[in-house]
Amino acid sequence: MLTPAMLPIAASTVQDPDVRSLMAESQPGSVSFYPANTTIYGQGDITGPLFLVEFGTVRVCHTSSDGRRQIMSFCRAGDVFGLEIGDEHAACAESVDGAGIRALRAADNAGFAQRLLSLALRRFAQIQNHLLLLGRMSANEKMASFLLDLADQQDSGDIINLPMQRNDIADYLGLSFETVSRVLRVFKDKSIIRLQSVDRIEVLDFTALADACC
Amino acid sequence: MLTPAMLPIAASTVQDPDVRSLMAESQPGSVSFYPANTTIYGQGDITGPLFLVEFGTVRVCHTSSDGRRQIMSFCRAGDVFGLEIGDEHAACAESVDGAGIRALRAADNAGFAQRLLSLALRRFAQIQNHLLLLGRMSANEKMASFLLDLADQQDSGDIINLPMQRNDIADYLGLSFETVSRVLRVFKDKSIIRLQSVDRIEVLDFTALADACC
DNA sequence: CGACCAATTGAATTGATTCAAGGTCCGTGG
DNA sequence: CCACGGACCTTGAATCAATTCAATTGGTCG
Repeated sequence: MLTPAMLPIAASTVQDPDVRSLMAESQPGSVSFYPANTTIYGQGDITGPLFLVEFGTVRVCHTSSDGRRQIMSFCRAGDVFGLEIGDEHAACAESVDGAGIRALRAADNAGFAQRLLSLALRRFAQIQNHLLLLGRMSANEKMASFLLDLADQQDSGDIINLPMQRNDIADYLGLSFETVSRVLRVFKDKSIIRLQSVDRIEVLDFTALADACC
Repeated sequence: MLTPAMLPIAASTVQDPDVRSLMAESQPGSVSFYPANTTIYGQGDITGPLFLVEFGTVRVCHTSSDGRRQIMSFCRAGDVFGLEIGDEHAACAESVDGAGIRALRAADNAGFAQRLLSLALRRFAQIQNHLLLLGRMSANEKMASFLLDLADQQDSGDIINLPMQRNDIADYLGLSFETVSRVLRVFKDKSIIRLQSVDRIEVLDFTALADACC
């Protein structure tokens, strides 16, 4: 496993106004590169700075004592993670693919809390949907919902990239990885999607996907 | 269904420092009483003030278009709810039993955001555990975890009060209400708990409960 | 090419749900 | 005071969705 290499400071591509002003007030460090499956911080680690994803994907997950894992969220370029209460991280963060991460030192001024609150509330809304997904959806619905989310985020037409592997998807959706595979097959058989490759899906029928969603 | 009746302003019993200072800065209204199963705000309603539970229990839930319901949290005395992003509530809030609720007008000063952030982050940690519960636990584990939570909150020795009915528990844990009933029976048969009445449980063996938990 | 890891697929199993039938509790009205 | 109705809870039996276990295929890297 490689050590994260420091990359020179580059102009960030982040668009979100909340995040931009967060950066403006937090003396952002340079971007460090985390190769696939490297830990950014671990469960139980001392709480540190915030992190901003510049490129790549990060998974934030919580593992129970007996090894069961629940992925709370996948963070993509522009997402901020690492904000937690208390002095220990309750979750861990790992790069999924190669990811470029910038650390943001928390400032102590008033506007900063406002900005953080705004971000926290946004995450909140996402998490609430995730609760509904985990608690009340079937495997097919979970998967459809996940794919639509990705398609929406990536905004690359009919093509969805899956930077994470089946196991990660499973732990995100509360399924087994075999089930993830099977559901994809079902969608394929119904001509809703086409598996261009393991990590690349073409959506043939968004309507059907939305119907399968709930 | 009764209209909420206004009760005279009474000294709040809230302990939490964050909440107390929140109150100090937000001209709290008087306590209104919401009889069992009355709506405090509905899904899609315009976002309004924050709410503080003075007594009783409130459920915050999200219902999907086809009627499936996921209860996000039960709020008890001292809990604040109603904080959401955007101008529409994504969730609804209803009293479970009779509940006394105080509205808190959000102030625009700096400290306020700080306090809200602190509360939001706390909820965050809870929700993360709930994600793990919904996504990765068996029915028995969910129930054990729920009971331990209640016992911990209520701090009334071996006795746990269940202000909510089976259906609510089910929608909180992502189960069917029949399963809730059955799991309680399993615990009873194992002499882990005793059902003093429908809404009153005596814990006979905390260790076994903790073991069943995960 | 072989080794290794990920993904797929099949078969058997199981945990939880659904459907259906009582049972309990409580308030209301005769 | 007791009978009745309704809401909630419990329990059983059948079903089903998803998991587990196992075998195979596919892709990647040295």
